[in-house]
Amino acid sequence: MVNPEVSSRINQDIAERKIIFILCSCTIEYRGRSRSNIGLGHRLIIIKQDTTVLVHSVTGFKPVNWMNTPTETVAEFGEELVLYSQRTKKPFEEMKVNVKDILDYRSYTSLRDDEKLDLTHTEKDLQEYLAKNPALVHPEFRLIGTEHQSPLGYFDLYGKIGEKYVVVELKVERAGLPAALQIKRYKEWLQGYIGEARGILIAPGITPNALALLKKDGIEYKKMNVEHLKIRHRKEKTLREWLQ
Amino acid sequence: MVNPEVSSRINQDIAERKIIFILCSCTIEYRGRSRSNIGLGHRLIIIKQDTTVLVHSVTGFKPVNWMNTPTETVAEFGEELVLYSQRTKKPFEEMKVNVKDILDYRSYTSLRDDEKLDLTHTEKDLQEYLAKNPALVHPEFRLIGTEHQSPLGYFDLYGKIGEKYVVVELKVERAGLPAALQIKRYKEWLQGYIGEARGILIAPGITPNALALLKKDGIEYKKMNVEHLKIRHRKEKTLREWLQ
DNA sequence: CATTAAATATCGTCC
DNA sequence: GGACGATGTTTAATG
Repeated sequence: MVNPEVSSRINQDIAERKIIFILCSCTIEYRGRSRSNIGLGHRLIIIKQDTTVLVHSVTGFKPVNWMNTPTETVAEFGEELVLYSQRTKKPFEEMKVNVKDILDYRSYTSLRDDEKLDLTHTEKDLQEYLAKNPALVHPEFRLIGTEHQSPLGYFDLYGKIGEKYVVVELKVERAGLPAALQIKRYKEWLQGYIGEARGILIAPGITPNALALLKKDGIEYKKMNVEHLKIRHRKEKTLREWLQ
Repeated sequence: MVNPEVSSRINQDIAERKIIFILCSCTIEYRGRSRSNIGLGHRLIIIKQDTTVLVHSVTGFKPVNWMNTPTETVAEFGEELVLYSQRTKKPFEEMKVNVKDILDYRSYTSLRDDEKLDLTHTEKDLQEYLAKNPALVHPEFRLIGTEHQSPLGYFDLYGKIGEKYVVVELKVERAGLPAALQIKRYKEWLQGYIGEARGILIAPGITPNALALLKKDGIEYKKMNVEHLKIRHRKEKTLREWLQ
């Protein structure tokens, strides 16, 4: 059963922008970009400082339901405790959590996390690295630009080999059909726009279907793994540059 | 400071597949598909029954770091408490959480959630609905099949209007350039394969660029919003069918 | 503010 | 188990 004292405390805690953890059994209804229902089960509700609401089940990476910031959440205590959340900007979304039983309720005022995640070895890092080391793309590759805009999208790398223009598409994971179709489009557009052109797909791996499509269209595939490249964490890099 | 008693208890709780919540300040290192570091801040660590590990900060939808199932996590208590997680299948991934201070530690044995999320008004629902109501696509549309396979991907709906073959692409959100290029490719392939063909893009909205591209290629756009369709929750539907 | 594309994407489904 | 595409994707960058 839900303790009435707890339920009255929730709205206070929400108003004070406390971070709130509620371990409970509940049912959930959602309606917005799609609709969902789920029956009774044990879940952890987290209301974060930025109004994000997460409802996590006992397994899985994704919350079973959630509301993104900015959201307004209110607790109502009638027959049972109900948490009602509504998105305060478009698109309209709402979530109702019917709480049957609270196993644990906790709220905190002064939790702080001012650190930013320093993430590297992403596609952006690979792009920057190859822009600085164009010979890794091809011994004769001369860079013209990165994120070069075309009507069909952005070329990761753009340059020349001899007299031919070259578009390069990068993937840090195994390339599939979508990546192959992307570079195919780019190369076709480039050929229509500028004459003969080359396309190079760089990835640590490729699916058979994707490779077949590249072969058919004369697009080159080059195996490269971002993991092995000497990319420093940005913070280290900043620090080193600062110290010089 | 970290209580040594707590740290010795963690491995026991992990071994017993308890669900574990640790509210703490910590730093985190991750290395695997990419790499990341983050400095000291307050975070909630969740170790779920399926070995999923989530580390949530005080804001945001996404965990600041995480490990997907299947993962093996061990707690080591040296100078400080360290949680080390390693993925037990490919790709290799590892995460180290250096815990400085535990604000709350909780573990539970008997939390259960056997319910499945009943999600509707997705693209799949729209596809099924239009397969049953082909006249909504076009008054004379006759369905041949759904998820019809081509070398370039799957056609959401495939059929005929008069003597012409028709490929239909569905989006439940506003269609952009990628969606327009997708239906364009499909129509082009169909024309090369079978002769004259039509393409129809169905979506609740479309970006100007995408619409321009469709016009240029003679592809039709039909505005439709899955929200307004009479799609029942699957559970209701099953129940009704069961009762008949 | 809208558009665009990456993501440690995750997740389900189909082959 | 691999491949493929949707996702209530979320998030960040960019014009």
